[in-house]
Amino acid sequence: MELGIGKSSIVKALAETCGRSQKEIYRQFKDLGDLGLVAQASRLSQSMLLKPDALTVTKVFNTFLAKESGQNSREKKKNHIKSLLLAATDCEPLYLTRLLQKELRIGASEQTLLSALGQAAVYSEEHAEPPPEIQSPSEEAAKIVKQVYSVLPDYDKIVCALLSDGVWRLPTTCNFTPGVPVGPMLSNAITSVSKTLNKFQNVGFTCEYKYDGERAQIHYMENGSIEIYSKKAERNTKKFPDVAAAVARLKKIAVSSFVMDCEIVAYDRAKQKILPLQVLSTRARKNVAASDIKIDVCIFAFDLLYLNGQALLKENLQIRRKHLYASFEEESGFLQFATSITSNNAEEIKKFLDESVNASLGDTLDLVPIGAFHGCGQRAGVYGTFLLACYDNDNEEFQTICKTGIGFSEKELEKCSARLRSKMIPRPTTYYRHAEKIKPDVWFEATEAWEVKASDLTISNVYQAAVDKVDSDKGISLRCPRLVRVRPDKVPEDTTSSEQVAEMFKDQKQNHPNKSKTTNKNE
DNA sequence: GTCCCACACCCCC
DNA sequence: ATCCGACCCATTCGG
DNA sequence: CCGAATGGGTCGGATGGGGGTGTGGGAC
Repeated sequence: MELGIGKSSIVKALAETCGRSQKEIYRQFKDLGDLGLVAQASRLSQSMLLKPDALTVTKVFNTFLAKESGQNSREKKKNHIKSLLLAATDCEPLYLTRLLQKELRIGASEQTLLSALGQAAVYSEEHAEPPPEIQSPSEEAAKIVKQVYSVLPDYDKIVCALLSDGVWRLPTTCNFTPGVPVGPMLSNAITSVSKTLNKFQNVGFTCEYKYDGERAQIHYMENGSIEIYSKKAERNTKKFPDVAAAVARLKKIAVSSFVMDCEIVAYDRAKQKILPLQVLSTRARKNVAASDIKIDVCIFAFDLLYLNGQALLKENLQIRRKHLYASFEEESGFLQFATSITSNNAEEIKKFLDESVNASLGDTLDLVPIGAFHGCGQRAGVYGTFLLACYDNDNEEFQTICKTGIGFSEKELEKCSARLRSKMIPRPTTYYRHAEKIKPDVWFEATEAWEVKASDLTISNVYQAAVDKVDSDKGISLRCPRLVRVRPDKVPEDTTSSEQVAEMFKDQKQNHPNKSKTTNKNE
């Protein structure tokens, strides 16, 4: 469930609970890099004459579960938080605050919990000895629980099954269930194309386009009902009535139930052209009526996990694909199979790769750090994020383009932080063009150049790069910007210009509305 | 009293 | 989304 | 032959742009 509580709500509650201003709380937060530590430092209940009852797990849990919505709901939620904070002692304010933010920062998270669950089940095993061939029961049990959880992500069911029948029978007692989303298979990025091709020399492997849309898992049950889940298992059924209609129409007659893995992509059916993710994301999300849909989508199907009452999860991809192809009719702009090849020829594979990325594996720009934000958690004490800009020759100004905080080793981050700290200026210069919305904690003189890689350029409401060159009042920003290296050989005026940024944006294939469909059919 | 906008939150990548 | 660092484990290297 | 080095995989926790939705406050 969504708590609807974020940083601001917690800051408000904290401020009121300990009689400090929000400004003070924020100042301390920048210092400590963790609202939990701020709560801890506030020693909330020390001065209270009459302490509220000690907190119990049940009390905290029930308070979290109190669903508030509508008028005054924020006020009510804030009061819930205040009452918990007031009753908290010792380390409780720290972990309460972190729980509310869903980030415990204890170096253990879901995968560790699953391991622990499996190991605990071994130690309290009443049901059966581990099978004799098992070398390390606790490691094996951890594996089993993780595996089972990926197929049936439901703690209620798993814990009950562990208690009643033990961990060794878990794969039998907890099974894939139509209607319950399966953990998605995820891709891993490679670091070098040539290295990877070498690794697979003379080994047959399969390649497939990765489409830029939204992952979806479509469950079609025997009774004809449909559920659509996102990558993180959110129920998106009511967001995609058109997708539900398409699969129901395009499944073959013999198909009575299935689970399909696919990418939903915005699509212009008249031009038979894939549209950028930014277009897809403007679709309404809740209780969408088919008649209100303005952005059409095409389903790019790439896997089939369940068919006619049979799980295919343990079959290999070749077989799952065979079933996929045999179970659906393709219809351009509605449902298509992801473009793929299977080959053991490096040349062929390379060609397929080149076609798929159309020679744009990511853009690299040289940009100028002009501001920074204090880091959080492990990054407390250094800057966590830098505000970057590009130079515009027409207006002789630096225009903000994005923030970045990744790609640095810890050492590099410390060095950059120290170097730029000495270039701090009290306020932005007159030749920095930036939106009020983005206010870095500190500003810097424009003194150096950083090479930054991005996976895409986007139209932005908050960044100013190349404003007026592509859109009259919107600038350009970057998707997934990360530092590649500092460029000591370059000066700020010698970096990627806003003209070049505009060109890069226009060069992105999908931004050409009138390109022929032949050019685009393999996107 | 109504309408609109900013902001916070959450989710997508 | 991308990336880094810590950690674990299996394999390879080098004395 | 054995310990050290290396490499791959997993996990957690840093960090990015951007859009829809709901709430609350300000404008009218």
